[in-house]
Amino acid sequence: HKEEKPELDPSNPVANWIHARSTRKKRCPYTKYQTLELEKEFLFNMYLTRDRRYEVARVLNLTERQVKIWFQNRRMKMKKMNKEKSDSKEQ
Amino acid sequence: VMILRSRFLDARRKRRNFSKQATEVLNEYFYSHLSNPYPSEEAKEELAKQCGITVSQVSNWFGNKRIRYKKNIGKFQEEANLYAMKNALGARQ
DNA sequence: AGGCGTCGTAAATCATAGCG
DNA sequence: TCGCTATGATTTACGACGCC
Repeated sequence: HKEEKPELDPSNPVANWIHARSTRKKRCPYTKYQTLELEKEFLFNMYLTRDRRYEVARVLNLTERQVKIWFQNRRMKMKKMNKEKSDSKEQ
Repeated sequence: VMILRSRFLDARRKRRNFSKQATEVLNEYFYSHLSNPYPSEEAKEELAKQCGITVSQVSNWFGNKRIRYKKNIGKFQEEANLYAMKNALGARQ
């Protein structure tokens, strides 16, 4: 399955790799305050309602899309941490 | 046993670079699949086992390797030739 | 169709191990 | 010991696909 952008170039090995589109927003690290508030909200509930998302985005000066994606990533992080914990426990 | 366990559970144990042998295994896979260096979940598990690291670490290694290779192919040319040669010699027997 | 879910990844960035 | 760079891990941002 393909992901973002298979380049069509002959002969160079990287050509068929996955490449991010040039329109992708550059990663912008969040401030300590933003991260702390997002973590607090996540502790309150791992899934956002539409109203909470709007409110969190407004207060932290992020877009609703950024907040939505932050929660998606945070859930994946939690899943990974749980997996590592259970993996290390067995045997 | 408890010690091995605490090694993993223990938060923030110091990062260690992977062993030379582990890096060797990962590089062999990378350069012999250079046109599509995306190991399947099963391949990652096998590599993890051979290297004595976790599947997540294998994923991290490939993610870092792909982006760093792509960013500066020239810098890796020597390494690429080395593994290409190693692969050719190994394939003949 | 539309929106939010997970999964796997790109790319940038962080932290520091390890070497000259 | 000091700086620097290489390396492993983490953080944003999406594409692909799934399920209502």
